[in-house]
Amino acid sequence: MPKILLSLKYICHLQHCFSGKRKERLFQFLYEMLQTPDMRSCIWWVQSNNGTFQFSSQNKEKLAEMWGRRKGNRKTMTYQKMARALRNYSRTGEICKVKRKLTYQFTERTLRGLQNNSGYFKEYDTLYQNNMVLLYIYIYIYIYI
DNA sequence: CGCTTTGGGATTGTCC
DNA sequence: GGGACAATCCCAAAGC
Repeated sequence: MPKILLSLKYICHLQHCFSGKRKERLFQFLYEMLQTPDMRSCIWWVQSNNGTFQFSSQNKEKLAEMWGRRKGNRKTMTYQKMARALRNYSRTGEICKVKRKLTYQFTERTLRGLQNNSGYFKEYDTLYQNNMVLLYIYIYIYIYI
């Protein structure tokens, strides 16, 4: 029954991608830190409604180190390297730089995605569930028919 | 001038 | 093993 095997592989892929095991992205980490009161000495909203935020000149390195530890990096993360990743985001459209010093802005699209749920890929959850149903139907057919 | 901030090419790591 | 992608490393320029 190759169709069942195909479905299994597809389901595993979906599960890996969308049900919590996906690797955390930098902009997700930053958004999480922005919701954390303890981090207000490192990073804060300039205007939370349009997604602009700012790093502390004093404590930005602390935040960067936390990011590096979260990723399990061998070398310690620095703000300079973290900011390079933010500059990559302006190419791909997740975050862009604003003129003000040490401040950036989440894209409208990114902000919407982050606000919908803490896992960012909510729209895929129903897709995942639908395909689980499909898988169960396949299994039922395979076993009982 | 010296330090901080910003910019970008090159490379690495991870996932299929 | 190789291609796609995000992140990391490193150096240089701009700003103040």
